[in-house]
Amino acid sequence: MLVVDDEAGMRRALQRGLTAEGMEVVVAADGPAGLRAALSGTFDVVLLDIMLPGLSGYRVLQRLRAAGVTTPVLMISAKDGEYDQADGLELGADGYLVKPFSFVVLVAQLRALLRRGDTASRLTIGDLVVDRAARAVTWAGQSLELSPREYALLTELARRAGTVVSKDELLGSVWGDEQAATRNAVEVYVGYLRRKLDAVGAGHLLRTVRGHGYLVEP
Amino acid sequence: MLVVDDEAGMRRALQRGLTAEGMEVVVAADGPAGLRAALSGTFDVVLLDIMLPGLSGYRVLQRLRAAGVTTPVLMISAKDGEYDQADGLELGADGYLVKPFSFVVLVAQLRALLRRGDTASRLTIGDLVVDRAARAVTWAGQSLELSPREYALLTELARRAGTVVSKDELLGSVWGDEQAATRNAVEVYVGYLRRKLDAVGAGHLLRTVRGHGYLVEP
DNA sequence: ACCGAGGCTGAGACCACGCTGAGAGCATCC
DNA sequence: GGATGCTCTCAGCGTGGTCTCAGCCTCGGT
Repeated sequence: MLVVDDEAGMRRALQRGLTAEGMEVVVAADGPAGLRAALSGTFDVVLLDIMLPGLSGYRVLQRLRAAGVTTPVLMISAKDGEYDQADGLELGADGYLVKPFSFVVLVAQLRALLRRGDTASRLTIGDLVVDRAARAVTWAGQSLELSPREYALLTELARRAGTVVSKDELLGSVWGDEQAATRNAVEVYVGYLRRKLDAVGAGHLLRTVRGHGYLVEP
Repeated sequence: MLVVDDEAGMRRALQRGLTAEGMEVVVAADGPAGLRAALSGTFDVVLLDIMLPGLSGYRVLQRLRAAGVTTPVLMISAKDGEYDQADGLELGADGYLVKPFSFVVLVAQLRALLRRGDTASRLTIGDLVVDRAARAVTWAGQSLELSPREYALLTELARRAGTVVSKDELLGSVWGDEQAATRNAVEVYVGYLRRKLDAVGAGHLLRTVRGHGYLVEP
């Protein structure tokens, strides 16, 4: 796991305590360093302080999600009231704690996040919410009825929001290795998706980048 | 056990007293924190105040049960009359105490709950109530006669309400590891369940998510 | 303005998925 | 020994999903 906190004492305490619980702990002392480490996507869970020099915890979380990193994130606020729960969850946090917190509660929450893994996580890009547990997609509250292929395609594009994904990459990640389908199939399904997105006023979400592929704006 | 109370003095007193009784105590100071801790499902019993900042004790209990967590819960009300016993029990509480209460009575109730364990737990999703102790299922008060397989299937789906469960997962968790049955058996039993649910007006409860599995709406 | 490549879309073939009725196999009860 | 209830398989059917094809549209370069 990754611990991002600017107080040296807290970092040391967490590192020692969590290591004793059998976890492998990496620490970062400010926002930019935390973001860089988290972007690698190699952590199972991130513990993120909100008050950070350089880049606030909110910003770190926001950029992390925009980059398509779905690692569970547990936020820590320095004092009661500072944390806006709605904001945090909107940005894709998976939980929060208020200092001072019980170490046992912290460990219990971390274990819960680790157990749940990636499967229960939600993906949020602006008004688009993909609930992977319920396999449900909503835009600004309105739900979308998607076929399995449409769902997989949208999820893959949303997961990599902000980056252009080529048709061949999509064939690989959505259609699988057998490569039974042609590139035109991707075009057809993007068409289906756009029709359904248009119906709820989200027509602009899925952009074509001519010659390169498709893009979901973050 | 988990203690959820917003008064720091009460938390300290309970923690000290119950630890002296040989229990392992974790505390939480508000509704959301209590809910998250309780959702981990690792506690044997939860002591839950009703007046809580962020999320009332009723709400915490409600969400806990909706998530399929069956940990016994003992409610605490700040003064007489505030607690609506019917409401609390309806939501799945296992007992309640009125402040100020005798510490000895508290310990006696906790021990009773701990002794009884998980067997008396109930599962509530909307109008659906699964009483695991009585092995009885009701919809809005009407009882359903289910065969053992039907009961196990519905219980598993209700326990994971809000998440799509695949046929293969159901074969594993309901039919067991021997995997003697085919996926079609799941379809057949979902059909049986739907027929019985339809008869009491709950036909919409069990949804098919084509290509993925089945889902009980939370 | 023209042209070609890339992208989009309507039509339709195909087939996998899910649902259902029938019935076999088995245990239990009278 | 028959009746009953439960479990599960099988085969058939309808529907919705997937994907290809062909033709049209759009964009960007010259």
